[in-house]
Amino acid sequence: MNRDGVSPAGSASGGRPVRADARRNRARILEAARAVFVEQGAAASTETVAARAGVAIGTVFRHFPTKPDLLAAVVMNLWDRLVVEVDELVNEPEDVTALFGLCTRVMAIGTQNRAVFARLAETGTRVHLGDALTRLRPAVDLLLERAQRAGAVRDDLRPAELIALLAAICQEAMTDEWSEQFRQRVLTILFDGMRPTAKP
Amino acid sequence: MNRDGVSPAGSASGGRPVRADARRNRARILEAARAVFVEQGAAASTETVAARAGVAIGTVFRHFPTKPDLLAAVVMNLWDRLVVEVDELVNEPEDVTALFGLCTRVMAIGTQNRAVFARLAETGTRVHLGDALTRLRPAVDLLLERAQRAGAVRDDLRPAELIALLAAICQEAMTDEWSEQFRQRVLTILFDGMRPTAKP
DNA sequence: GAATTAAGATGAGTGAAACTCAACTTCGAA
DNA sequence: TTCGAAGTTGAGTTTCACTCATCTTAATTC
Repeated sequence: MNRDGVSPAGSASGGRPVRADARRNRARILEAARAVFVEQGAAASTETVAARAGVAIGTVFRHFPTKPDLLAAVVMNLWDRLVVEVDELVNEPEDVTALFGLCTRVMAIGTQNRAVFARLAETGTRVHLGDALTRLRPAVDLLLERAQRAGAVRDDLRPAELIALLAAICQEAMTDEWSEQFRQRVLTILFDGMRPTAKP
Repeated sequence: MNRDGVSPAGSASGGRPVRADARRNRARILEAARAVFVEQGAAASTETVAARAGVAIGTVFRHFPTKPDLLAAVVMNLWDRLVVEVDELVNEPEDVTALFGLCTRVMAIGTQNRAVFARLAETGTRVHLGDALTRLRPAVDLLLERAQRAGAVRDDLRPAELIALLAAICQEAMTDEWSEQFRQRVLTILFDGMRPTAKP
């Protein structure tokens, strides 16, 4: 499977730089795929994606060896902006509740791209959100530790649990198209569950 | 999509009774499909399922018009025993925390059929657990109301939210094969989030 | 800046699987 | 027994994902 949405700079680790046309085509294919999948769902043929991107079908398969690979790459791509936003949260050391902000942001990004995710899901595609969130692991570690030290979050909560819960909730929120209010209410329950238990 | 796993008695709503051979074949196909999918994953061909069930492929498509329909029916079937267990919980009016038991049972059933669910998920099939849980709606309504009246659960929690949360968590637990301990810990967070907030 | 070369692009071709349908069979009612 | 509707059959159709031998081109080298 393919970890990076669009290789940021242009060098395949180790060897010579990736050719310019290859990088351009990869980006084109990802954009075309996103558009096509929104319009027709994940059942749209790879042929269609290739046509929209203006490349031959073989080129699509060179970049993304299987259809699931292509779908995964499209999804991964959509989470890219999240990484940037989370970095900002990490850089405010005095904000003890930034962890809650992170959860809210994850939900928000998911909601913004709901159209894509819902379309993919309805054709039966599993969108491995867990994989995407794993990239945030260092940030979660840091923010959780910070919140716990300040007593804002229960001590026995572990990063993996939080990520799993967040992934689970977000997954469902996207595929079932929860309303703003509903999302808020569910997050409230999660947040209350994360807080230190009042009565020992 | 098909709501019922195996039509319990034998009458298509309205018309004359469903023929005996049709009912027999439907059950055979469901069982064959479950077995085949466990062995080969959801990518197994409908042809294979038909062969295992001892019917022609056309018969499979008559009962389940599309492959997703077949997959959904297989899954729905696995949740049947849950309905029975939940009925038992409802019939113990003095048990104020039966709601927590229900959640635990849902997780347990999911875990028991983990092999099937994981196999289906790994080939990219979305298993609409929410649909299955909706059948439990009346029971959830009752148990939630009971727990709230006793002050064991926060007043502002609504049935739909609980079901959504449960579906989300369970979904992730099955597809990612959570350990017993991990499941326990996540449920703890959920339960704490469900309790009345200590500090108003 | 021409020669070199490996990475990349191409698209007709292949195999497999989902789904169809016209002919045939069987169940159940009268 | 008869009859009609419901159910079954399986070869055939269509649509896709994926391959690969061949051609093209971006980058490196001298």
